[in-house]
Amino acid sequence: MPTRIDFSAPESQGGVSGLDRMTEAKLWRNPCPFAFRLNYLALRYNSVCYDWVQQTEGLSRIEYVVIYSLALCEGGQARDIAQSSGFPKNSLSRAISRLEKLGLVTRRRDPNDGRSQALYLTKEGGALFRRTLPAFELREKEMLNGLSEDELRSLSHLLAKVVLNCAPLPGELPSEFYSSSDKRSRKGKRA
Amino acid sequence: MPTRIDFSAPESQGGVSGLDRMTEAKLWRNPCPFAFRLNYLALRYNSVCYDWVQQTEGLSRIEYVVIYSLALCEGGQARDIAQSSGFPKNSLSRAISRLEKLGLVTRRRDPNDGRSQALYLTKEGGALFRRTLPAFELREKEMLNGLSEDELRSLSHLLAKVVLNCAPLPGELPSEFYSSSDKRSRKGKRA
DNA sequence: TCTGTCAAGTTCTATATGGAACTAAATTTG
DNA sequence: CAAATTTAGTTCCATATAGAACTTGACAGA
Repeated sequence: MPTRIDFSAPESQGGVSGLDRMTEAKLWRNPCPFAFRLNYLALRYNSVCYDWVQQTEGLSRIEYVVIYSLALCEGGQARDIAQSSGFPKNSLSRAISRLEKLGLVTRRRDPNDGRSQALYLTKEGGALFRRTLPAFELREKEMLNGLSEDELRSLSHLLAKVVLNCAPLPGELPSEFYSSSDKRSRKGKRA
Repeated sequence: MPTRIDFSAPESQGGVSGLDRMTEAKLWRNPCPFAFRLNYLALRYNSVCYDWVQQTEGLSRIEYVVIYSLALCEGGQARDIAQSSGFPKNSLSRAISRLEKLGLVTRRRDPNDGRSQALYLTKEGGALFRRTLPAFELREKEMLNGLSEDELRSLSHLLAKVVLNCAPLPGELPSEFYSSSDKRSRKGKRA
């Protein structure tokens, strides 16, 4: 049984927050409290936002990720989106095809490298991004509501630090963690 | 084009971190920097850990989530796992069935409520949890490596604060964000 | 300049996934 | 206390998803 107590547990315990027993346990009595909080928050953000774009624009999560990625980084390639989002390249290929059909994205072959193609938002793609972004911003704001300016700065800084620290980390656990009989066909996957 | 600059952008810019251009943009020039960092980190954690349990124990992510949840909260119900993890209940039903067949989990009907059933790890289920946990802990440790004790405490505290703040938030955006023609069949979904 | 290796994208396909409808039990209401 | 509503969990099934194999192009070495 895991019993390492999270050092930042609240003074008063036991359902104080209106959360159910299990969520409470995962928050305060979790040997991996960081991972849980991360996943919980990502979930609370993503499900609301991506359900909403699905509803209002008819785009799937991955399709919207393509739009968003290109809005932030014009001329990026499918590969870049795969790397920065974790979606597999075949799913991205499909998403990009649909977006192209919908007239939201265009491709431009790289004259120097016949394999790769730079992707751009069309006028309509850009417009879609501009009219949907506020919802995403609002959700983020909602979630961060209780924090002071200082706390926001600090959180942002710390998360960035962890991202930079973890960017070069291997995509595997050390080999001691694999039993010798394992197949080890470790390939890219998504969260 | 989004141009709100993240206040905690690093002094020196431009590929300094060895990240690709797009990831760089998503980190430092993102109108929703918090959401991106969350998702990025969750991905880096989950893919490694869950690939590994798949390899070494033959359990899918959701199956392992059941094990983990019960280890932290003995006697919890499928509903609790759904709420705290975000997985849909039918997927959980399937996962629990398989774990029961594998002899890792047992169910006990609630005598006071014929609908619900309390779930428990078997001896084998507990053993599996104990032998797999270290990998999850290690991964979390790896990711947080660069942080000082103070920073860790602070990050943990801030994330917990956001979780508590966002637990009561609605699972939808305000209605202004939905066009009148939308069907609004908003149901539970996963990240 | 041929050969092998690697990289970017696409296609094919088996399967995992999750929505919807359903069952059965509990709870609420009038 | 019957009818209506809600809740926990299961079943069914259409489809989204991602692995594997493939295509095309770049590039390295001899």
